[in-house]
Amino acid sequence: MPFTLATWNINSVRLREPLVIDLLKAEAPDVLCLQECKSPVDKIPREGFAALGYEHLVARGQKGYNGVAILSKLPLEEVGAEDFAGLGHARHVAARLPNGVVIHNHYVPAGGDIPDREKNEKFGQKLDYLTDMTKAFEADRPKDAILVGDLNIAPREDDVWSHKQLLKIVSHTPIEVEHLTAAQEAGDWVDVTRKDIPEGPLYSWWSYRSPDWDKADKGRRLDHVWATPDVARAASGSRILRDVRGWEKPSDHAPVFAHFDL
DNA sequence: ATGGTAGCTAGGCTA
Repeated sequence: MPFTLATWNINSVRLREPLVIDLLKAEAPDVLCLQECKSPVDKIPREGFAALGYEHLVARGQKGYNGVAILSKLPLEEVGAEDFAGLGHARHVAARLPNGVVIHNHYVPAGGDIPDREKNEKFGQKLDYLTDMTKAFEADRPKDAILVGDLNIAPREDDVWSHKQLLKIVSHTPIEVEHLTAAQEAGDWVDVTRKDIPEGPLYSWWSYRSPDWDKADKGRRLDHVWATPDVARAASGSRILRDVRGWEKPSDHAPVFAHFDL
């Protein structure tokens, strides 16, 4: 059962319902994982998605902040949700496809501006979220699984516009990269996007604060698609839809796609 | 060093 999967930090699913619909019409992924829905689950505008064949939805939500959703043309079996770092936020949800593959959709805390947990509680929460993720993978090694989402960390030098200038900027500090790498290794996760596109600059997010984001191109790769080795072997054709960042009233993130021939 | 923009929701928090 081959399928195409996409992940996109939508920054309000209600405000950007028309953009979601445009993406579904243009690219028709089988599964679309959204982050930062900023909506209670019962207020997600699912009718417009269902009309395009996306009849299945598994989500966690809260008013105003966070929120994750898995939207699918294929049936979804809800697997549940974790509350890593005990924040009580809607940052994870998981669902199983008919072929048995479990999809984990994460929105990792951004972590505030100061990369020091003594001075900034939110940075500590971000590291704790990743540590809890690592522990969960050590306790229960994932199998036949995909993990996607806004992980809010750009791990590689070529995942940011300037490695040197971002070393002390939250999202690219060494301690964050260490925590993310520990989680990745604990789950034996393969970075599918970099398996398919091994070389060169690759970004999925450009700040709203940068005028002329396209020309300046001060991006970071914060959005990721990981898979367990067996599933990753079946992956191909990964791409980041940079053009979507240039749509009218855009999200600050571009969608990331991967195809799986399973 | 600072400020730059956006969403939610009505002043400030979060990103």
